[in-house]
Amino acid sequence: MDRESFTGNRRRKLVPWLVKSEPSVYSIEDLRRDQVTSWEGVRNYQARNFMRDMQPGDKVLFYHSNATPPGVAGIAQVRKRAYPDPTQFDSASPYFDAGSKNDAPRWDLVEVAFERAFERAVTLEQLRSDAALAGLLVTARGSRLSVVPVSDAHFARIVTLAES
DNA sequence: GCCAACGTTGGC
DNA sequence: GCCAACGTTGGC
Repeated sequence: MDRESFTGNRRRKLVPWLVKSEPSVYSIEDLRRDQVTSWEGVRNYQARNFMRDMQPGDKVLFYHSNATPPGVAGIAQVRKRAYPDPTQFDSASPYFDAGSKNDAPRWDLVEVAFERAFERAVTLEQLRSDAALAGLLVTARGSRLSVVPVSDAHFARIVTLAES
């Protein structure tokens, strides 16, 4: 991340992101219905660290994984900065983490708001084959991170593909 | 359902 | 710190 874009803990410039969700668990249409949701259940340190760098107003590409076809289904926006994910302390939750202590929470979530659903998703196949999207983290070999940053140019290109 | 490519855990 | 075993992700 660009250090000069930070002022203390606050970034001046907005940064685009991409988050993954299985639509059978939570889809862009679920977010349209809810308008705002807590992005709970992230249990990977690298993804968590990216979430901690999100700031309200940042655009978020909403990617449907394990979908047919997989792809970017729409856009959300960060509404609230990262704070401890309560599901880590809930023994009834699938996201429960017995190793996380109340006085030192391991996992955070952010709140995201619905912005728009694409009429046609930008498929993984499109993401891979488009020359302008070379270097996109989502299509990198072995990439499994559920939260990744996206460059401004890649973000704009994906929106263009969605509208073409 | 399969399985490659990861990340995490825990014994040593 | 190493690394084998195990669990998870996610495309197919």
